[in-house]
Amino acid sequence: MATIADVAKRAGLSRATVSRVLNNHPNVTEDKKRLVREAMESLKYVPNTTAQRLRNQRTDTIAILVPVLTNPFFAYLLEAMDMVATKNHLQLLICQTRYSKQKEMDFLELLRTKQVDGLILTSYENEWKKIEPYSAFGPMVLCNEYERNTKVPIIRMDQFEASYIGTRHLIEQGHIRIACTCGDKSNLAKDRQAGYRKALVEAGISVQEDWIFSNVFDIEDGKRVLRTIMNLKEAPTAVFTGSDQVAAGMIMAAKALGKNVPDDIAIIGFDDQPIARVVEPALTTIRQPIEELGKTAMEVMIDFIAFKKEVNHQEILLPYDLVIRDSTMSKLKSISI
Amino acid sequence: MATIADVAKRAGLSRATVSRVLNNHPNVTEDKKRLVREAMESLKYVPNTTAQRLRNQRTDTIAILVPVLTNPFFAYLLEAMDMVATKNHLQLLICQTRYSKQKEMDFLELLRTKQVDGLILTSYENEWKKIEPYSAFGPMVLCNEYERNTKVPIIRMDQFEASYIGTRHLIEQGHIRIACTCGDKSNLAKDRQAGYRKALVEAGISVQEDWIFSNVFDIEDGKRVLRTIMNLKEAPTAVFTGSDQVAAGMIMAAKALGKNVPDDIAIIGFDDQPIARVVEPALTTIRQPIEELGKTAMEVMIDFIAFKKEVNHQEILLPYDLVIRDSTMSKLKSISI
DNA sequence: TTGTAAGCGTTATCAT
DNA sequence: ATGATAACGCTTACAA
Repeated sequence: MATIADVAKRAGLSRATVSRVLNNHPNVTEDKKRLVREAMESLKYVPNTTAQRLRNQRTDTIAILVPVLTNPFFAYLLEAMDMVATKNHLQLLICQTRYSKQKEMDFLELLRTKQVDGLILTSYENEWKKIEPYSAFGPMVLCNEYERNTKVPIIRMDQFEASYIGTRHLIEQGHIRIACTCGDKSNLAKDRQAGYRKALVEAGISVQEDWIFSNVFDIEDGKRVLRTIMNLKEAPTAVFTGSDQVAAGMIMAAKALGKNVPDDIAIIGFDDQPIARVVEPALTTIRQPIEELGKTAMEVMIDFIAFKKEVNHQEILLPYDLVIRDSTMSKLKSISI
Repeated sequence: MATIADVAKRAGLSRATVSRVLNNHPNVTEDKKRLVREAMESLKYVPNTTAQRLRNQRTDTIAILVPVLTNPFFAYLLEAMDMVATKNHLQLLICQTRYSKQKEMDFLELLRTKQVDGLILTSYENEWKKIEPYSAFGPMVLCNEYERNTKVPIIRMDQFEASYIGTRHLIEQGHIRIACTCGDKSNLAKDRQAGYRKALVEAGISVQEDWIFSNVFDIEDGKRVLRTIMNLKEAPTAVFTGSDQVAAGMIMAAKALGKNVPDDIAIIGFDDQPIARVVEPALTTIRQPIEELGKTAMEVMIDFIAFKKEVNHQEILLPYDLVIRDSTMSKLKSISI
């Protein structure tokens, strides 16, 4: 590979001058610029990024922590981030924590040891007080996942309000026996549960604690919980899930039991993933602005590293959307209207 | 950040010695090793990877070209590659071509300009003769996609045989009017089509050229093609698709038309993605060994870059699996048996 | 066994 | 406006 020295020699100039045209510095005559450009051309010169990084003390790399790549929600989020990053000559280092606290801590070390220029968390496993200190070592952004009382900027959707609206939709369909599968300890899950509770309380419905399920994430979990629910004496007639995957699994299990969705059990998903339109009946769900979430988070990150913008706390709330389909709309009822 | 010089000073030794213990060189006394380790510990020293890369003339980065991250097939493939890469201290640079020839060429440049140590293609848009020359610039591996007459190693599934088996399954269910949606120009698609043709010919069924559809990739495409098919006079009674996404779309469209799957139209998918078990009826499909594919491709790559193994051509064929579910098995028939 | 010193390819500082 | 030169942090001949 040709180096800057080769170009300099060919152009009859110094490495410094070549470097100047490379970086669009002022104070280079058009004449020399042309000379340099020609030399680069003929040598097919491409700057060595590793050398640039060493010299500039940058890595041009942003670490993105996700639980798994194969969860469509995170795949779409990554895709959106990637588009902005690529446009800004930044590489993405995709870090799959696989829900492991240890792996998460290892990846956070990337920031302390300056192996990346910044780090975006889309979800986290450890306690926040173990994570936050790392924000002192470099730019850190929280995207999707939520945390109160932190200086770290947050780009997220209002899970509380979205869940409230989703649950209220169920209530409006006449349901009063409503289960939920968002009983986890993450702030995101807590917000969802709070929204669910608010809708119930507001409607004068008392909350049944044993109808709030935890650790329900994928299709299999959804199947399992639905079977549990249907076995309850005086079973719920509706479920507010935290994921389209879970909701899809529930629909499958309900059918296997010969139950009708939504007449025997109404189900509402979350995310509006492609699967929501594939299952039968199609899922009523809460659309998350995934592209906007990823795009905005990366833009905030770039503001930090490129323009050294102050890391003054900011929280950007992006809008949700209630998408009404068939899994909550009884045909019996719509006929009777 | 502490540098190797800081460690050396603290340990009262030279940078060379520190470097030696860092790289597990022999000929360092246990005494000095301990000294160095203690110094590293107390300074929380971490080697600067950028400097190592510059000095070693390596990037420790492998580029993986995929069409899009959000296609589950590629997400699973990437995940498998990532596991092997991480274990070997290699970074993955995920390059989304978004089906653009230009982007693909740009990403190939990464190999020529030594910005990555190797490159894995999982699919490609340009003609092979435009791509192959890049294999002279560094290790290149083909995974999933197929090419005859090349020195580039290939890790793939036998699409021809798998498609033959899949189509034969349809024939065994009594179908003789079978459409297919694998009319594309990639070698992978050509192989699938060839397998489809072989099964038909072998059964004495003549191939209807206008029942072979091209450019059918996602759920929407599947819906569209199914509607086209059902409008044909003397419509096909079965479809061999090239993707679970397409097959799922077809099922949705068939239902919307009031058609029964598999009785009015039998459908077979490809890949065995999660969606195959979610649609109703569940998809009969051909399981691809995605994890094995990704894992093996990365291992072959590592053999090249770590052990400088000869790039003598090799083709590794991984086994497929016909997974029989409901979208091809008529209940009428099984009762009559 | 350990140390010295050159060099990987850039860029920025300081002269000129 | 241009050039010489010293870093950036590491590894590896070569010397001792």
